[in-house]
Amino acid sequence: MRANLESLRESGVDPYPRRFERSRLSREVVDDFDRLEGSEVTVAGRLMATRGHGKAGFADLVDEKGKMQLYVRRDEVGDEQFAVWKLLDVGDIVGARGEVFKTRSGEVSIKVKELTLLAKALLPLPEKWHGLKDKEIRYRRRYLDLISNEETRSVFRARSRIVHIMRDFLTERGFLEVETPILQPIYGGAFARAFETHHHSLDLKLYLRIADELYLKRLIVGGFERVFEIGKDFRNEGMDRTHSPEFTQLELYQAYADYNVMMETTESLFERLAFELTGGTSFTWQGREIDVKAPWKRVKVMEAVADAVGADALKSREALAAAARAADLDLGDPVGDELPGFGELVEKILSELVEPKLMEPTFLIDYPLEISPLAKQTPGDPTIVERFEVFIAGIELGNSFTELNDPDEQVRRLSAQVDKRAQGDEEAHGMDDDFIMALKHGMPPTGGLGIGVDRVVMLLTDSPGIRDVILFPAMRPERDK
RNA sequence: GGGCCGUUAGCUCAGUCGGUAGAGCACCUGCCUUUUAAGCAGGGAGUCGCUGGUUCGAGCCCAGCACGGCCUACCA
Repeated sequence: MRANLESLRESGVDPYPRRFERSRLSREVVDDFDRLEGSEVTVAGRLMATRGHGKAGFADLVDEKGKMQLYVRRDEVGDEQFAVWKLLDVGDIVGARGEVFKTRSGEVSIKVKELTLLAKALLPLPEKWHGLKDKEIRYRRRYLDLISNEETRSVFRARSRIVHIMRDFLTERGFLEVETPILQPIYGGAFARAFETHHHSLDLKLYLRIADELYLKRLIVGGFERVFEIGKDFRNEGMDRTHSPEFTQLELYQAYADYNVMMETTESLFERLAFELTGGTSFTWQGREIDVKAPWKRVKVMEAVADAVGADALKSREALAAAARAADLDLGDPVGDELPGFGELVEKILSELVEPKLMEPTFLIDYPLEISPLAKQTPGDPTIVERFEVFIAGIELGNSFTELNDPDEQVRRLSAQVDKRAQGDEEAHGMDDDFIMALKHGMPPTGGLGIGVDRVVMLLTDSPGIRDVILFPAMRPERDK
């Protein structure tokens, strides 16, 4: 390939020329053959196969939308261009001008009159009919995966559509799309370890956001009554099939709404997504049929826990811990002989015994207050907050609450978090005085919702893992070489 | 963090009992003006992930390390 490059240069061919005007995409030529037959078109793309025939040859030219065949004859292009043709390799980017025709075997082709090398490839493509299978190479060198695997291309086309649909859906409902800081002096809105960085000129420690929440609520205070943001959050934690250190989240806030409205919004959004992608309300994920037709099941957290470990276990923290141990749950390495809190125990039981079984779209609702420092209490029980998480196929897709807008109560909640952090809980919230000040100016009653966009894409593209829907997933750098 | 598996040509993969490293695709040369997984004939191509050990001899056995995959654990 390198040798061909040198030969081309010696014969005066620029292997990396500039702009090329093409008149048609390959798919247009194929689809509009009846109209275009006999006319001259100009196409461009990557050579994916060549078949030489002495003084003629065929090549498959692939562009973004499809593939078509070039037919190069020496008596048609002349000796000089035919010599160039002979020096082309599979993988090269070329442009071709010529007449549209059908071969004897019926394939729409271009009888090339002029062939232009647009970029010489110096490395070979993956093998042509087994494709590229090695997952490491597929993730590290995604461009090869995209060249080789149509399924990969279609996943990322679907991802783009899904994000567009989310945007359309919310914009139609009067939501304003905004962008809030990724670099934050105080992080909050979720329980997670943050990535740290440093701003030189401000000489300031900053964190990459773990959630958008606290800034979006400031905008609700500011009078934007419906806002949303689609952007990356960063959590410095483990990676697995459903967790990536950077991931895309949709967060939306709606003034004068509550978590019930957010549930309806979630249902409508998924119905819309499923309809746009499949024409119906159901789709298959990893062999499992999933129907997102509303209304979805709503299950109270405490009832789900009672179902899992028995109602008696809810009587006390000790009883719940005993029940969790009886169910073989690892309660972690207790610092001293401190038991996890009641809320943490509920969380543990949910994630181990309840959530993995939630195959049908399900809202788990009404969480313990102590694990929900930003949500408003239920009217009937001050230990429970109006919050839900939504699950499909055992995967958590979203989190929502009726937002806490009482600044004094918010201070008490964050103070409890600060105490936890002081005791070594790196994931607890810090106090955010500026956010509290905003609440003191009055935030209307508000419903908020966060949705993990990558996980939604996983489900709707039948992808097994989050890395399959992220173009360049985080990987340890390759050593050597 | 733990377990299992993998790492051989650019790619997809074989490699038997420890005895000179293989195939197909890709690449190069020749023939071939309607082929399409084109064909025919020939050719080049390797730090067998790395380091060490056992052995007369290691791709193969042993140990350590690196990277990856799957599972598991942790993780709003």
